[in-house]
Amino acid sequence: MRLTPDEMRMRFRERGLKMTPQRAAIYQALAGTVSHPTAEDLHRHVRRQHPMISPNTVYYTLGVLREAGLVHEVNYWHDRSRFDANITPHHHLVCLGCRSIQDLTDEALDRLSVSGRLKGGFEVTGHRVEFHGYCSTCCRAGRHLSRPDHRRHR
Amino acid sequence: MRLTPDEMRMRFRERGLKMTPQRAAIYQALAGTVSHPTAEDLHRHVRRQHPMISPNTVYYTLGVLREAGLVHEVNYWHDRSRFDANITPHHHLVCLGCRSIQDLTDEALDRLSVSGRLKGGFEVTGHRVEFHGYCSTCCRAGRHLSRPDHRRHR
DNA sequence: TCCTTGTTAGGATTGATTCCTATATAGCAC
DNA sequence: GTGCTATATAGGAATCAATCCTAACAAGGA
Ligand SMILES: [Mn+2]
Ligand SMILES: [Mn+2]
Ligand SMILES: [Zn+2]
Ligand SMILES: [Zn+2]
Repeated sequence: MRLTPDEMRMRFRERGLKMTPQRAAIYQALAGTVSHPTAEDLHRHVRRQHPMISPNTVYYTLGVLREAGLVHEVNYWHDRSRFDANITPHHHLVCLGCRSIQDLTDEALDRLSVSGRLKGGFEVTGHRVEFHGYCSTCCRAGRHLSRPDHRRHR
Repeated sequence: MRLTPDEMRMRFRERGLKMTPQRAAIYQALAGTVSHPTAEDLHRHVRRQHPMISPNTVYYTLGVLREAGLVHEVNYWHDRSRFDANITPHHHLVCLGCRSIQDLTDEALDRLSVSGRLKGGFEVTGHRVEFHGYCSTCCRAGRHLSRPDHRRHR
């Protein structure tokens, strides 16, 4: 969802982050989509308002936002990182056909835990469930009938 | 676990894969560990028996095994892919301290499903749960007390 | 308004992975 | 076993997302 300038200013301030036009644009762009874009996607989008912004600034800013806990990085595919401004607990539907990632909010999944102490001293701090399959678009295109394409896509 | 030559031969044959000493060594190495090694780890290991084996062969072979469904690729960290010869349904404990990945077998987690049709036509073919936290070694080292280090490690 | 410190742009660099290709060899048919 | 063909291997070159480096800049606090 779209953030007001004040809301954004507050989120940055309470984490001790400087506010700059580039940062605001990057964070706003990420908060305004549900598509889990790549750094390159964000650069392309933000460039419309800031034609001189460098890819480097996008990478650097995403790193800062990630370390501040304002964005999450998701790595379902090896080729490149994708980002998510939705930091509430949620899970993902990952399409094997088109590589899209959809949010899935499900209270029951949020409450999962490891059964017993079988985990041998591992201290759990969080978890995430990833469902793979085919999105409605790919189903319609018949891509769910063929074997998933495991080739790389650099 | 360790595979007999016959067992391995059979797994390759029934998927129409040629059997070569390099392939056998790579697959054996992967099947014989629970550590989810990288391609480079496997190359280093296999090189003891096949000093001339190239990294390229390891990458190529892992791709072939993956496409044949004999190994899985896991991408919890963006820096590099890690591989898994355990293709039975299971989940993972991912340590934020040392980046180790442990298997977690749990029947209840295997039975998860998406509640209702909220998923908007998404056809689920599988799922995996990833628990993050700190392994016993990292806990003892006190690494679970500091904030997780989100910096990259290229 | 001034200062300090973190940010930006852009160029160089890194490094895991992929591409290319000549040679070698597994698996199959005879 | 011999020969044939398709595929595998080695090694060198190339790719490209991401990081490093650095000089100029600009928030935000004093
Ligand atoms: Mn999400
Ligand atoms: Mn595993
Ligand atoms: Zn799709
Ligand atoms: Zn650990």
